[in-house]
Amino acid sequence: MLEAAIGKMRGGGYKATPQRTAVLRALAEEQHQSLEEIRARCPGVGLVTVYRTLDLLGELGIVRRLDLGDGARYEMAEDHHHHAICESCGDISEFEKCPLDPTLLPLEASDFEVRSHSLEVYGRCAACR
Amino acid sequence: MLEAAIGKMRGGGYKATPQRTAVLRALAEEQHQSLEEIRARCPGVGLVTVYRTLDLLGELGIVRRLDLGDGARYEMAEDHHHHAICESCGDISEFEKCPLDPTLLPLEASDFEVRSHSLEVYGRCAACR
DNA sequence: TCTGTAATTGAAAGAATTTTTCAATTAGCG
DNA sequence: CGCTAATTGAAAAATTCTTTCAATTACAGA
Ligand SMILES: [Mn+2]
Ligand SMILES: [Mn+2]
Ligand SMILES: [Zn+2]
Ligand SMILES: [Zn+2]
Repeated sequence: MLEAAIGKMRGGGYKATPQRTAVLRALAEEQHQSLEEIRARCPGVGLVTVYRTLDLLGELGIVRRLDLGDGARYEMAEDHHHHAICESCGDISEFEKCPLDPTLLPLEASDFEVRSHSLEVYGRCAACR
Repeated sequence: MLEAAIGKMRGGGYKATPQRTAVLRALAEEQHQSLEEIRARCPGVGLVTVYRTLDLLGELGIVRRLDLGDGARYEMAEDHHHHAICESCGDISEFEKCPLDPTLLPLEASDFEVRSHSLEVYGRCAACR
């Protein structure tokens, strides 16, 4: 799966440097990490390089940046999924089944071309109840 | 409508200062403003006071903070609604009809208590097509 | 209406986060 | 290998938000 991402980088004309692959490996270890969490997993890679790599991976569609309540978080952009955020402990869990009813989307009527969507559910997780 | 908000502030034991009502008036003029847009509508109110007022109004449930792609934006927290963001011109439009199918929410099963949700739709607006 | 006081304000300093710059290094092609 | 354009990262700058604290003020009670 890292191979695929590295291939995409090379295919885009970008070099597969040790720094870039280190950031990729860090991202593969856990979803929804903050910048500092990512950095902790690839010490030795400069701050600026981490930012630039995240940008690059974002443009390549490999990584997605999340803006949930607290600061920026990053995740490997795998299958379409959504997030359930616990307002008590901050835990972020994922779910794949998309509860959006496309026939209810009132936007097509108003000539808005829907390309994508993002849905976040807030509440309390099992552990916090 | 501003009266209602001012009443809520007084009711919460907070003073209705000219600065706070100026920020409220600024917010009432347009939805989804950035901090600097709000500030431009109430010159004379200090930066710190604007931040603090937005916090206060947020706690009172009068104002909501949005984290769409570009920086923080603020809106009067009126009825439940969602956002359609044009990826071309950045325009943010609202729609009230909620296309969420509650029976599809796979979270109850996993003991997650859903309190609220946020849904954003990205694409191209009528003008940009 | 006046006063006392706790709440509020805002200038300044500080913290946190992200971006720009640019000289030195290096991946990968030939 | 050797070349060169791409990449890196330390330092400085920009941006955004928070803390501090002395001065001001809203408003409850007299
Ligand atoms: Mn996720
Ligand atoms: Mn809105
Ligand atoms: Zn929890
Ligand atoms: Zn548009």
